[in-house]
Amino acid sequence: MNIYVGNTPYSMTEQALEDLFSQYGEVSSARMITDRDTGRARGFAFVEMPNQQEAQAAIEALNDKEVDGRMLRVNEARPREERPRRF
DNA sequence: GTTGAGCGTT
Repeated sequence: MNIYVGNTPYSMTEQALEDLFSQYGEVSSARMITDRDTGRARGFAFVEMPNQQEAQAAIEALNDKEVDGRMLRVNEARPREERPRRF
């Protein structure tokens, strides 16, 4: 299952993310999203968990979790959207 | 600071 993690503190790393989620189940990948052009953090991330019930448990456990003063937004991710090409 | 990319084409 794909999981979206929004409102992540800029201080959060992929490793921290994976570590967090793996407490609730198997994590197949964890990715912090950075701006493709600037390389800066965008303030959100995605985590993939192969086991759906573990994923649900992680979502419930980590949604609205306060990290570094910010309340994480955790829910099932939407599929990636096609974006307009750059000129 | 809230939904990822590629693209030297998908």
